[in-house]
Amino acid sequence: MHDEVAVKAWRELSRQYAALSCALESALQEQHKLGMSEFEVLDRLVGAQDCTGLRMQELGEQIHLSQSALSRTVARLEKDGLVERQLCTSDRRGVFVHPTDAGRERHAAARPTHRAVINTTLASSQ
Amino acid sequence: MHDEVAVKAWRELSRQYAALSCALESALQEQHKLGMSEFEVLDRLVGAQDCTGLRMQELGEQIHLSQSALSRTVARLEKDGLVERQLCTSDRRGVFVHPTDAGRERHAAARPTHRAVINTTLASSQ
DNA sequence: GTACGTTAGTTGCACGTGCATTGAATGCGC
DNA sequence: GCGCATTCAATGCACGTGCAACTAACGTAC
Repeated sequence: MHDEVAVKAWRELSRQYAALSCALESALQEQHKLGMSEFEVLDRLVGAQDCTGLRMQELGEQIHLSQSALSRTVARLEKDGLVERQLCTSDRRGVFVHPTDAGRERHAAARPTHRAVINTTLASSQ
Repeated sequence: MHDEVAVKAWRELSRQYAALSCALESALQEQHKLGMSEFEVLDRLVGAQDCTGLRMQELGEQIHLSQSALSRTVARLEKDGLVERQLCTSDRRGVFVHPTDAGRERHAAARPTHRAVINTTLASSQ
């Protein structure tokens, strides 16, 4: 049936996501003391060329995380000195987040791990 | 670069998983008082024709959940009267889990929702 | 100006998950 | 028989997440 094809697709999606997210989580944590969500945030921040950083809202659009989870993830990164929060002057409700030098270094160190894990896990799991 | 193709694949995988798991979770919870993991367990149990049920270990192979998470998921299902645990007589370390009549009913009610959410979400997200 | 609805981000809380440990049962070597 | 490593499942604990409530700032209407 049509339904069963879709269910198989869902299970396959689920399997791949579990394998990859689990591998990423442990590799990043073990080798770079970074959680997967934290790396994702850093990755977007460094990827965005804009030196003023990104607003929380923009981050939220790119990363699939609830607003509260994102807020705490950024708080953890800030506590570790990897990002800084800056009040947005034009709209004082907004918060700009930008990586520190330490954050850029940590990201640069972690990125090869991230890429490698994705490549090998995706290759071996299909 | 090759890496960036893989990263895009990962982000796409991540996006689809988030959309679908989130939709499933809320639909199942709202309409049938079932978490996604709980439905998955029920689905496997009902799907397995063997009347004696499945061992925890077999469930663990099919569902991507840590052993402890699976143990607690089954505990929740048991508390709600949807499954029963039975000591395995041949290997008394093992535990057989099988659905109760109420479990079968709940599963039968929830399955159409599950299938529908998968179909519509997968269709609209690619 | 004031009042009201909306938007941005943070926080209290409950919950599900993973890791590590524990307890019990098994199988193997002797 | 007696140990000893292994396997299965349950539990203590810490942590990340989502939901709902909250605070602060903005925009609009009056």
